[in-house]
Amino acid sequence: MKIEQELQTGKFRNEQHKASLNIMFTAYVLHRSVAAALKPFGITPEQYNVLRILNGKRADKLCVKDIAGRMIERSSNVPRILDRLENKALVSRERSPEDGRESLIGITPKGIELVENMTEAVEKNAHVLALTDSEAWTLNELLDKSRG
Amino acid sequence: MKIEQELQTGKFRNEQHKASLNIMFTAYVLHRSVAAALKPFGITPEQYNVLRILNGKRADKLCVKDIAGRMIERSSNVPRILDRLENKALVSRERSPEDGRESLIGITPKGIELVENMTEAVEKNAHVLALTDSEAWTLNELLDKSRG
DNA sequence: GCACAATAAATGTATATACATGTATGTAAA
DNA sequence: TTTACATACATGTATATACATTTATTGTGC
Repeated sequence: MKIEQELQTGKFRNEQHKASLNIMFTAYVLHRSVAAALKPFGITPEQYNVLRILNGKRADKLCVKDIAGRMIERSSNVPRILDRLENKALVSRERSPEDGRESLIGITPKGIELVENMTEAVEKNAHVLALTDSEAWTLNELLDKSRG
Repeated sequence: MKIEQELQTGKFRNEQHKASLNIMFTAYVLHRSVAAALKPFGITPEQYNVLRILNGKRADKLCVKDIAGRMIERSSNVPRILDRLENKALVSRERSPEDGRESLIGITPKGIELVENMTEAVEKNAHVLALTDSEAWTLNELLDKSRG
């Protein structure tokens, strides 16, 4: 469905403004889709992203700012997301011996197992962009360029 | 900057997956930019969207679900956003005489003035996609198609 | 007319973001 | 060495989203 129909309006200042709303709306749809795929696991997309980042760096433990730098939302919320994951025994947290200000975060075996199951569910159930490889490539180019 | 650099990773399942993360990251950047432009007014992007929708339909009052249907996030949060706008005397809310379940929402003169000032600030200060008209058009086509 | 389902909105709870602030630790300059 | 500043993280508050539930009203079938 076209963005005009989705937002029930045709009032866009220009093609760029329309594209801005289109990006935000499409992001919302994607987020909803991932959230739905993760719901049976009781994990939010943000918590899943943290687990995926930790799983991808299983060898070396990461500190909070390393995780934040790899997330879509560079929020100050990572400590609280880690609180919830720690409560579920999916991650471990310890003080860094080299720098006492840093926390070293690792994924637990339970976390690894869960993240693998969740990734399977997301790949199977979440919305995949209905684009050819070539279209997706063009989209990536345009988005990278759009951020200026 | 390319999305690989932004998220400090090259691990994408495919070009579509990469584009999904790219869309969500770009949406986040745009949202931040609008939020920053609105900050001096003490209004959030979501509150601004509601005001813009009401301002665009100044003639006929809208009910809550009309507003929700025009928003990017079709959340159940509209009543609470309206609470905040009503507290600031930017919108009015009354029971519909035709259907007692509905609220009729209108924008106040104070709201109209504010939304016009804010629109000016957003157009001046918020990030505009660094794309040509033709590129923005292609981006819109790809996004519309991507949602399937 | 009345019981029951559907609809519109509001509300409660958990989690997330934004921003300001607090606390501990590290680093560098006086 | 002591003071000042910076860094990393944690925390508090306001606002937002997701989802379930509640309340009020409307519409429908009997």
